[in-house]
Amino acid sequence: MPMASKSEQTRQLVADVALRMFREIGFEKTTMRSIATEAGVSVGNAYYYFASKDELVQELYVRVQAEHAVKAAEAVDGVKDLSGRLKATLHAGLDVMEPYHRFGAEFIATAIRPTSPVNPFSGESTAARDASLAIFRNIVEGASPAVPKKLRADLPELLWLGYMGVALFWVYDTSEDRRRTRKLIDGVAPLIARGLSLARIPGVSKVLDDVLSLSRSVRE
Amino acid sequence: MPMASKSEQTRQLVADVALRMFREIGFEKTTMRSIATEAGVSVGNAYYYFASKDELVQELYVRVQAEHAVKAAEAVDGVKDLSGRLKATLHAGLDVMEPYHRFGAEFIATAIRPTSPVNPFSGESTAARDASLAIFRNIVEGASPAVPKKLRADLPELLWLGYMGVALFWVYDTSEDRRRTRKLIDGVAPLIARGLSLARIPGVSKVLDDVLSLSRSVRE
DNA sequence: GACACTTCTTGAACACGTTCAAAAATCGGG
DNA sequence: CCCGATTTTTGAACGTGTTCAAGAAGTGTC
Repeated sequence: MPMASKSEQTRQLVADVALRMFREIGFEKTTMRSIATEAGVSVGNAYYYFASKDELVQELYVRVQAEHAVKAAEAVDGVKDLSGRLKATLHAGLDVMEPYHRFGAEFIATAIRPTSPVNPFSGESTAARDASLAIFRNIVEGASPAVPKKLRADLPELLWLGYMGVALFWVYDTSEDRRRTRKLIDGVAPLIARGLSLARIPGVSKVLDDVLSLSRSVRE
Repeated sequence: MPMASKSEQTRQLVADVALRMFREIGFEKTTMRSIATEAGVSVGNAYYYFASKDELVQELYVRVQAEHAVKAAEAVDGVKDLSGRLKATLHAGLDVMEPYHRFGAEFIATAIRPTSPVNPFSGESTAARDASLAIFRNIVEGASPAVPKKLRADLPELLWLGYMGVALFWVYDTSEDRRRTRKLIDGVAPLIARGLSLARIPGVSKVLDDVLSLSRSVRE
């Protein structure tokens, strides 16, 4: 098997050191100089592999997302109802992010900037976002009773958006063990499922149609 | 009448210069050094009045909010239905923020940090947030037909939260003249009004009760 | 007016993210 | 093995937000 090239080794070393320091002392306290020193390279060399400190956060984002995909697939296995599947997926997401919660607030400012590669809507994040979207598509497609047809296409993206909202809530959640976010998930998941079952009521159905058409027209 | 003290004059001068530069060249390009130079004071002096660059953004936030309160009160005058009142208020908000849209993305990263004074949930922003909440309370209380009783207490805060969401959307909106955000407002306002009128349907009412109790339990 | 005391102002200095010209190491072809 | 080209590595230097010891200006008291 091909040995990892020297170049790739250095790249991994820098990334590993950086992410460990992010976890242990936080984003802001982890300076590019300290990463370089800890990894035994020069500052300039770290910049040779990562154009900015933000790109190191991007690495973190990608790894967290990959782990979420695995954990969510496990947790959803065998669960049939939409509410349960959604709940399992969201809790799995929280589990994966947990080690970073202490410093989540520091990361969010980076992620929210539209110019940052870490921004979940940015081009650099397309791959990770698509993978994340796939998790929610899987939730919807595997659900039984099945999701109303007219919602099936849009729901995954809407749920993913909701997940971003939950993550934002989680960052601000100072309650012990993120109890409030857990409670939010447990409350909101069955509500969404029940809300969808109302779709058959004519009055509701009409409103829902408008919601959908608005959400479609707004996403360009 | 009492003349503004020399101290207060200097403070205002620094703030005025800073906000003008924010508008004209953006948040990041406006350096503390350039603010000081432009205002004819030393860097340290600017810091004597504003503990950080963020506190200058806080000043901006307060002024924008005050202007929104005035514009919204005008726009809502004579409008009776909830949808119209909500629409007018949200559009007024966009109008006030418009001069800063070019650089809105730079400000959002500052505002989102939970440790920042600018964060709308922070202690330093309590006054501005309460004033902003009052705008939405006024929308609800003045609406006719009246908002269902069980919603009247919670709706203003929920609408305000929605307004924060619209502002976030607006920051990311790259369409010409923020057309997509305008369209979002025009679509979402009547939907909320119509959705509320469904509250009388028993099945919907039960779901709504759960939404409300969840939203209450989650806000600590 | 002289003296203490507070408020205001200064600019050099610090640590940070980032850049870049130059040097060192590596590689490929002869 | 050697030489040119490419990739990798270095560390000094830049501009940034922020701090702080020192001094200047103002204010009240006798």
